Amino acid sequence: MSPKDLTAIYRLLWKQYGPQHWWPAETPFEVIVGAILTQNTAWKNVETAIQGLKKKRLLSPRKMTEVSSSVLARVIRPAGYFNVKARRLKHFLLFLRQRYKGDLKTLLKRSIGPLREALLSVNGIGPETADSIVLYAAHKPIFVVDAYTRRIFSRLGFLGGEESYGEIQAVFMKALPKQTTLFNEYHALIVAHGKNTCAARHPRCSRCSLERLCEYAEGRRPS
DNA sequence: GGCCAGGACACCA
DNA sequence: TGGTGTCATGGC
Repeated sequence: MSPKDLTAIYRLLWKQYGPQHWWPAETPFEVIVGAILTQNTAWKNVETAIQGLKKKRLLSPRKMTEVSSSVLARVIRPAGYFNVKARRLKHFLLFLRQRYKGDLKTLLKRSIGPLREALLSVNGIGPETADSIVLYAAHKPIFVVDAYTRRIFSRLGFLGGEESYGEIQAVFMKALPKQTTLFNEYHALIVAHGKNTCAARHPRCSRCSLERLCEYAEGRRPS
């Protein structure tokens, strides 16, 4: 994919869906919690879980550290995989306390490479979750790849569908200027498109709400 | 009733 | 290193 292709697709998505203003959260910590809770889970369910955490006043590193894993699991139950995710949140909190004295700002101030590596060292934080935190909590320019990215760009013919996370990320980051606001909106628009249309599920999205995206791909993708 | 959703990891060969 | 099983709720 050339810079021209990626820019053109971005413009089509922007025109269709408008600015997304991501991440839907009030604080960096809420971004991190949301990023872990949304693993393989519909965002709607995550919203319910986060509302529960707010209601119980557990949405801060200190409060969430103090509460037991079993209570935490009960509160985040609507997000699914609640035992696993409670454990993962606890892993992150332990990491934050041991390495950064519980200070989130110190962690998020680190430069992009070390920050990403540090996050990946936490059990339960993989590439997508780490990159979501880097981009949306630390506001540093990294491209987040998710299932929608892989599916949509595969359907359009720009990806084979078997590329690794890192390979797909490299494609986007080589072709696009490294701007936080651009990466923020691009990923959010991909998710908006994936959620809102049949593009993600149909081999050719001729019935989706953004036929021009397909038409563009028909003309541009390598044969 | 089955499929899927803004993944990650343990386990095994 | 790659493939497979596991984790689980809620909406359609």
